[in-house]
Amino acid sequence: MIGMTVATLPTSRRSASPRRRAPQIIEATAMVFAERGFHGATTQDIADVLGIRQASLYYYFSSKEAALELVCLRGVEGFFETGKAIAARPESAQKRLSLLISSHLSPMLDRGNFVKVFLNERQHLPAESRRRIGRWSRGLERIFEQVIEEGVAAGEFRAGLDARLVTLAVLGMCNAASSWYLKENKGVPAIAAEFSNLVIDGLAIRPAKRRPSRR
Amino acid sequence: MIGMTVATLPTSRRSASPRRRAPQIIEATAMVFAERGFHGATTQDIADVLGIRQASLYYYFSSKEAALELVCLRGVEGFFETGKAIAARPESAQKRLSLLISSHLSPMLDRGNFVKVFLNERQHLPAESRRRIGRWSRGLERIFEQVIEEGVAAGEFRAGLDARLVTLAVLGMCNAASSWYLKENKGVPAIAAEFSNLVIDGLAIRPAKRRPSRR
DNA sequence: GACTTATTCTATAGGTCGATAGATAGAATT
DNA sequence: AATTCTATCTATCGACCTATAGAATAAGTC
Repeated sequence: MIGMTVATLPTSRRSASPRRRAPQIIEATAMVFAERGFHGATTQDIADVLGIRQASLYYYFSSKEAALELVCLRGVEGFFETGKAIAARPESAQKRLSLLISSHLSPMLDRGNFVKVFLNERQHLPAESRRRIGRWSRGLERIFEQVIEEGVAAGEFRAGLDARLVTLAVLGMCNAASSWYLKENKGVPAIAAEFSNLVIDGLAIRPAKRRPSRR
Repeated sequence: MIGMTVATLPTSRRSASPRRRAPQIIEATAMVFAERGFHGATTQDIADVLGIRQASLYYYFSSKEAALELVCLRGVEGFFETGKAIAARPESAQKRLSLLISSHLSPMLDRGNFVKVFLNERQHLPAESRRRIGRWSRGLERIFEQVIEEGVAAGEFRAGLDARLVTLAVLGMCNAASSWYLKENKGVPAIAAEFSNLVIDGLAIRPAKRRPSRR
């Protein structure tokens, strides 16, 4: 039944697309949730940003929790797929980890509020969607972990390191950026470069440093 | 006036100390705030944990916000002082940074909920106490930053690194531990060791590694 | 045992917020 | 022009939550 309508899609019948302002509404929602937290924010706050009445929001989402789910979805989408693609590349573990860090940071630029809400407010999602979204999250962790383990196996990274802890360290480092990205005046590439250097090379000066880039 | 009572402390007059259960009440409050967030938690939730009535809590704090402030205070207290003491030691920047990381992680053990609430919920404090607590926070950041800069000046750390970004990276890494410390089964010393290694030495194997310890 | 202080209780006021129902204005379609 | 669809509005209900007031009980103290 529902599938049929996809084939018989009546896109032609009406040129005026329904819910044209949906992106704008969800953007404002993300902003307000990012600023005050899910429970700290009221639907009135969101409406105020948009200049409409509180009740009008319910034309765009069926409940406040549903709105949170929409925001969180846009906060995670892409991370897993991009990460998987990077991990599968035929390059060194060092290079791939750098790319993972960089790609993990880049959504800060245009989806900072969505990412922030996902990171801080996903705990307040209804049980079902929280588990669904949690799966993606854990999938991404596993990608980092695996690349690190491969780096150890390939002799690029220190043997004996705890890949799980390193993963949590790197992700914690990157995710924290969502909380200070707007205040600090650093570009994403600069952050990514500094973080990569820190993780790959550390702070200490190497006795005989081999420049890995510039092939 | 207030100072006088300290000298004339009437501890002897009454053996029953007032607010004996205060520590227990604040502990339960921290637990509930850590679990559900400040606005997501109700005073009823806290009372349920303690097995008392919701209104009885107001014998121990004057408002929900005041309770948050109490929890946050115990979540930050000590960090700044300990950090300052470590930074002033006459040891290498490497060693001091390792100690800073370690001491920053150790409160996770016995005050995990307080730290977590401070990190995640301090934004909901009333303006005045938020600023006061924010000062300590920024003070601690400056301590990390300074040790890193001293490390660069002393030739221990890479020249040209962005001390501010490295500080944010290290703190983000450490603070994230508050969100996974209970789930993961790692001891604080193991976490501190892995994080120190990561920051000081990085992941990459050194061509000619000098073992810094074991004098 | 009377008195005092500490702690918890009952009851409820007062306010806020999410959500629903139905009306309306305007745009697009026929 | 009549009709249908989109988007927003007005009005309001009921639930929940913080905080207060004052009574009641428990735990010493003299």
